[in-house]
Amino acid sequence: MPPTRANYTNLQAASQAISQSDLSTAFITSADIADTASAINLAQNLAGATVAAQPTARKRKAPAKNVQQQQQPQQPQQQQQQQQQQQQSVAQKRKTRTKWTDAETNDLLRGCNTYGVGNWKKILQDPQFTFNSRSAVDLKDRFRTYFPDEYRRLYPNATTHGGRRQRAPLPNALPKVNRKERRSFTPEEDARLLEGFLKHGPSWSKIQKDEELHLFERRSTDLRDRFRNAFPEKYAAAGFKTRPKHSAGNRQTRTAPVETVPEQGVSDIVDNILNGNAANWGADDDHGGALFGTTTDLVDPTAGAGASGDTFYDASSGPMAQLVGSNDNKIPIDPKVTEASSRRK
DNA sequence: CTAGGGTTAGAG
DNA sequence: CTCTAACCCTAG
Repeated sequence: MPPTRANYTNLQAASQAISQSDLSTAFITSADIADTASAINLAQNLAGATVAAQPTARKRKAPAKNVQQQQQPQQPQQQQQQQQQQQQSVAQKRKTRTKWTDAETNDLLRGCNTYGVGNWKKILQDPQFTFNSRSAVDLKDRFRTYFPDEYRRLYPNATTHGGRRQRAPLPNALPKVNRKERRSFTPEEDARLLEGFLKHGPSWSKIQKDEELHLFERRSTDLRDRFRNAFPEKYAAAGFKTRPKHSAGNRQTRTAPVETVPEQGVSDIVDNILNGNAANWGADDDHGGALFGTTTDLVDPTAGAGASGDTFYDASSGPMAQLVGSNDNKIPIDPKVTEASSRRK
């Protein structure tokens, strides 16, 4: 029974404590949820379960996580609480609303105690709990709207639904899953990130360590994520796969995936680059040269003359080098230099 | 270490 | 409920 996370064991303990108590079958109503919550927390404490998020060091182990879960196969509908609303002749666009039952809310609460608030997917998948074909987001929304106070406490950054009327009070604190707090990228960071890309190519770790760029507060993988989001076209031009619009109906094809970066900061950097500051990453040092035709081809603003997509060399060898963007931000794309040389940290 | 893709927070 | 940036997971 290898735990997946550092605190998984504790969570399991908590879960056991709960299931062993008479609470496992307790059916609470919106009127006494608070009491049940208290009891659950009590059960946890008695079991010595500490579920509080531990800022554990980034040191994951994690055994297999096969879960290729599809959205749970329909749970056998329980006849009770059939609350199904009459077929509204409203637009079939939206999924028909299904009212949350007390049983569901109860499970949601127990799930939060077991996995921590925020681990919606885990809660959803635990066969111990039953939900009426809800999604992880549904669980989150339910929690947010039903326990506004608790939600505000756990998510102080959230601004929506901030001043709603109170619903169910939660006297005891629920454990929250440990996840790094969201921090939006600033235009300055984006500019430096782009600069770093022009300088080092898609070597996120290098960019992250480059003191000049001051991006060490972000993890290399997060820098990659941001670049992928903020500069999708450049990312794609570099030969990487961009993210598909996850939503179902991709009916939002009207607005081009414009870069979410203020023209100001970035263009400055780009201009600077094009004016001679560009570093020939991938072609510098003692290796890259072989991959490119010539080093000078890399940042020659006049070469492609706006021919976005001009390939530099054969695409057979992975990501191809090409010029991207309009005439004001042509940049060289790294052919994923397979450097066998210095791999220093 | 990173590419690809899964998940969640926050906003609409 | 929808959307997606910012996180996370992890095979290779």
